[in-house]
Amino acid sequence: MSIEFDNNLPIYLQIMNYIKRQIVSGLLQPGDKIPSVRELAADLQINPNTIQRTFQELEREEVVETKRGLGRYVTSEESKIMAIKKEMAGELLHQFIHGMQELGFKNQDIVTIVKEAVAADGSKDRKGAHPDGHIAES
Amino acid sequence: MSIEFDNNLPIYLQIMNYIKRQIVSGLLQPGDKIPSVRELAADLQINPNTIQRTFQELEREEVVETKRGLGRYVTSEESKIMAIKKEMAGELLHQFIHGMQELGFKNQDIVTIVKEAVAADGSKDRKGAHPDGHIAES
DNA sequence: ACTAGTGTTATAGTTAGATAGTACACTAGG
DNA sequence: CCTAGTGTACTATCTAACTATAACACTAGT
Repeated sequence: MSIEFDNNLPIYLQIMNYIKRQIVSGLLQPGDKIPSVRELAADLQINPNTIQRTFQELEREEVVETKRGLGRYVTSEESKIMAIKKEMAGELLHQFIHGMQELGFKNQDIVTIVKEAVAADGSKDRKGAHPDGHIAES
Repeated sequence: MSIEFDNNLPIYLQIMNYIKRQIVSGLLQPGDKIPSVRELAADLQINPNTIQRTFQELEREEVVETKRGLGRYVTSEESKIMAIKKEMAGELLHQFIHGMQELGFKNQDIVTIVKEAVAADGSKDRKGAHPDGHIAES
């Protein structure tokens, strides 16, 4: 497990998104145990306090549940997970479209650019694209 | 002129992107004078040192040129501007597509989602894309 | 020369994020 | 009871970003 960190964004936020992506994409299923504070800290070479903050925020967003002394687990409320997925996708979409418009691209240009990018990336469009086969579709 | 700042990203980077967007979209033309350090600082309610850092970075990227005692001006090398535009668009595109893939969307889904978003936003697709020459901030 | 407007530099202080290290509290299993 | 593994809490220190304030240097116009 490893993450490419962007120096311009707080680490704890990047790890939050990393975990959320794993949940939303199905790599982590509802009820699954997530790594412990110390384990993930050692894994990512990050201070345990930073991981602790990450998990506290995830708990605040009701993405994970804590059982003291036992560990943390992915929420079992799938509706919550779907909501998070929608929220993250909506955010990505908005940032992209709005950003492209600000650069001066017209909506038709944007569609064309996405089509071309996807066409040039065809290999990832085949079935069985994900090794674990756990991509929840909407 | 005003910007909604995102607390999770350094202000000087956000202002950099703001200026670059204005240049790339044509709101600021090659050779145009850009606001002075003090003027923009007062305008955005930001410390002049922060603006100075913003402009120094823009200069380092050869987006603006400095004439000491006179002010700063948008580079007159249009090829440089086109390069920046391509770079910024490429970054937006990559973040979007890669991000959506990480959320579990397949390439076809992504195209569909963009098409739908654009369709629901038709008013901005008409010709004469820059009505007043105003590019909204976010 | 003077002035206004510009870029430039410097010092000091504040805050958020991250680190290092330690200690305490809870739970399951032997 | 004891231990290993878990979450939690606290203090101290460091750094980047930002602020506040001041001073200096250059240029054009008068």
